[in-house]
Amino acid sequence: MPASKFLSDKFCAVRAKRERRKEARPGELLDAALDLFVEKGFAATKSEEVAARAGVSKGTLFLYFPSKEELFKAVISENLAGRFDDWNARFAAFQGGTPEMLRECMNIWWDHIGSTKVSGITKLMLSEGRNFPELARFYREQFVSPAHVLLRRVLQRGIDRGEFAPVDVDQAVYTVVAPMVFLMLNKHSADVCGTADAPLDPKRFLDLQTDFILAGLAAKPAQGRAS
Amino acid sequence: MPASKFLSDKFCAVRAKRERRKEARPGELLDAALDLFVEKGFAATKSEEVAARAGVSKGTLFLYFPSKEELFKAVISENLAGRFDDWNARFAAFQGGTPEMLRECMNIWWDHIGSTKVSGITKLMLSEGRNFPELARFYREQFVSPAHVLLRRVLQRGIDRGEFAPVDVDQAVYTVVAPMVFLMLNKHSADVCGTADAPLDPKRFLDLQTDFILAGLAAKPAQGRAS
Amino acid sequence: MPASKFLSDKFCAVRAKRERRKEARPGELLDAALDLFVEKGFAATKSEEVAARAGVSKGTLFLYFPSKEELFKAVISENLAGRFDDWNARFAAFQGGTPEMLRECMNIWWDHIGSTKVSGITKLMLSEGRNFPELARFYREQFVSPAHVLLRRVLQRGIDRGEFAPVDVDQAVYTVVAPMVFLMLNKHSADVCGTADAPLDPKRFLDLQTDFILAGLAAKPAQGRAS
Amino acid sequence: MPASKFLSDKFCAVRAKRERRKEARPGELLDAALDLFVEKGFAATKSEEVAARAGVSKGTLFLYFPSKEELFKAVISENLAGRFDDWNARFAAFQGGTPEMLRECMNIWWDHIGSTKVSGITKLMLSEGRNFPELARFYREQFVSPAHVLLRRVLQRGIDRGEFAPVDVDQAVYTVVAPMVFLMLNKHSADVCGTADAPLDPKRFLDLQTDFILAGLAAKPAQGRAS
DNA sequence: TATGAATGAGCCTTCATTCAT
DNA sequence: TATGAATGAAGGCTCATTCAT
Repeated sequence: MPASKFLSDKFCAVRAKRERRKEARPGELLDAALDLFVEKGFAATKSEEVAARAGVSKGTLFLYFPSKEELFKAVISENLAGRFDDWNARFAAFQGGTPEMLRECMNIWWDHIGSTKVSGITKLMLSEGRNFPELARFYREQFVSPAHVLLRRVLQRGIDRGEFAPVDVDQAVYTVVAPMVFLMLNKHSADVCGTADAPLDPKRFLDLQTDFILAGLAAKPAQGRAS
Repeated sequence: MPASKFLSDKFCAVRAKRERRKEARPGELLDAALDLFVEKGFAATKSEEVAARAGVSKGTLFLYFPSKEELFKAVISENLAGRFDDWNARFAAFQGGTPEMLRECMNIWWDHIGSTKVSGITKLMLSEGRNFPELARFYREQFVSPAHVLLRRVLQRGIDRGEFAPVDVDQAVYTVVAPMVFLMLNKHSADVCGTADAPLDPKRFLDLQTDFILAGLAAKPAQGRAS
Repeated sequence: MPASKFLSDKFCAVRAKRERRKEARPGELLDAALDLFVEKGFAATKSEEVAARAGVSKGTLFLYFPSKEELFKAVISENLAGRFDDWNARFAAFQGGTPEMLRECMNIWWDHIGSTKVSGITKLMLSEGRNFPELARFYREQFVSPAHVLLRRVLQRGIDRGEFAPVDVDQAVYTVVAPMVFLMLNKHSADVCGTADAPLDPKRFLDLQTDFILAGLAAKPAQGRAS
Repeated sequence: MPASKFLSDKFCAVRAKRERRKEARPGELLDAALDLFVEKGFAATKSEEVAARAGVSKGTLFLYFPSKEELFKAVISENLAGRFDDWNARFAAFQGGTPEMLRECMNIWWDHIGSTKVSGITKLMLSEGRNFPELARFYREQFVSPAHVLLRRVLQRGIDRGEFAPVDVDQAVYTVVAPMVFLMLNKHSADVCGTADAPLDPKRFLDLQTDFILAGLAAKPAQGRAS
């Protein structure tokens, strides 16, 4: 093996490694940002900390993202937007009954979002959206709206097929959203919803809540029910 | 009437007025603090703003509260702690069925807390509790624990009287808490839970959700239900 | 002298001193800012330096001026704008011949601006106006326009009274402005206009230049003159 | 023609082309630097911008010039120094009257420097010379001194030939320099010398100013003249 | 008791320069 | 020779808290 070949190989290997790092940088920064934003909040996270956790210096962060706010928007895009193509397709193809479909909905959400640190993004927007209106706008546009559309479609399907009572779909969506939001908050919120001696079991809570929703959607008007 | 009595009376009146103002100060500061903390968050609220809204100067704030954090603890004490004596008594005396009792529970909470700015405190603790552990601890001790105790008592009563299915009370409590928490967040959170074209109607949501809970608690195990 | 009187006196003296300082602050800061801006340029002057030269801390500067740029606008207002009332009145009342008037004009400018550090402001705007368009706009509006109006009035008076040839007043104004600008630059510019062995004598230069202007304004078209 | 010759030729051509590119690099960088320094100032120009405008990367700039400051010195050398051989020869050979010579002087300066972007260098040194003393020194040595020498020679010639009054040559030089400096500044300075409704016409200004200078140099002491 | 001027640590962002490739 | 990713010191501005009055 000639020296030139060896050198060339070495050169390629090193360059490859360098380029791999370069391409990995934004991802590493986004991961670090998600971790820290979720842990401490957007305003309370220092950009230098994000850089440090990603293993780079302060300046490098701004090489990839022009500002802390844009970094957060990228975190949203990376982790939330763009999941909907998959989800929408999944439900368009769903064959079974709508109660099962709704339960599936909850479960997929739980696996992809609720049980992961991605759920922290929702907590963040709830917490700090008011102080960062542009971030709130972006989040609503990228995540909240598509999610509501999807859920409305599921509920309407159930009503159309006679599986659900003809409730006000717009309001019922919030009924589905509420337990999800609650779980996301609980996960990231210093346990200020519950008590240490009887901690929330998220999965059981979700099942129980889904039971309630399904019971409610299927129920005939109950006695003692609000008019 | 001796002159001294007259003087004394006058003196007392002036002193009383002065002291009333002096004693009112903390209350005015607490009101201002609640407003602003709820509006902008704890960390994002400047202590000078609080003082300004209370009509005093920056220095005066620190005369009554040694730090911003202590100010917030005082806000919690003032607005949340101490309501439980009333509430507990109310439910101890309740005569009707437990479904009605639970509905009453929701309504009282809505009137006293949920629909008022006090609900913002919960939002605050969910949002920023992690960054201020001492505040979170204080809030849990003063508010969360007593609330859970109360709700557990209600649910247990329903089970004992055969009105509710024998669910896991600890988890079911969260089922009641969740919609409350959701409403409190929604009220103070830049609309990041919903969409502008179908805004949440809090009262209807609460009724609907209560229906669901009652349907769920009353229901026999449904088909398609999680095991 | 009763103790209370003594205390009261002492109190008043101290308060007075404090208030005097408070009222003096903006002026001290403006002086410091003028010095440093003229010495190092606007961009190159750190706000902390300005504060330090005024004998206060960084934060104090921003107590009085919301930004470095506003500080500079205040420097302009303080030192340039508002002189025109005096100047305009002076020339409105002038009785003598216009050549003397123009010479007087140069001399007053020299005494009030040219020979003082205030002349550095013009140098600054010439140097950095492009990078700070809002400052340039403010300076033009507050100083350049009124100055041109005044000079045009003087030149027109000379023409009207038959003392000056009927030159294009708009262009001739620049002829008067040019030596002033040149002197201001020279004063604040590391001697990049001249040579160490034959330094510029500003007063003689100004007189000589004024002679030339007056000779030029009075002259009949000379041989070798541009068509 | 031997193969080696052919190869050698080809080699040389390729090498020549490569070297031409390589040798052109500094020139392209100097052009870019002149443009940007003149446009935005020395300190406010980012080295990356210079590289970008020259079509190379940031690193390459520092390959040819060890620092931004050295780059600027090279800009001065390239554009100002070395013109004097030509100019000096031109005036040594001049045959006509000195007034025409001085007018020629102004015109040549205007064509070669004043009306071109090179005039921006003078503006730069006036603006930022103080913050970069080494640059100011270099500029004075390379440009200001030779220019003064040349002008002094012209004026002295006029006096010697009886065409000009026996003024103080050292000071009179500044009289010639001033309008040039003024025009250079005005060209590069956000119009802070004039007003929008009566903008400066550089060529007319220069002619007018030259008329004044010549009138002044030729004039017998005028009435109202400074003693 | 009440004031508000003053402080200074802290944060986001920029940019000349370096160096591994 | 050429690249461009990475660095880190520096600068404008904020705000909880102090303290002289």
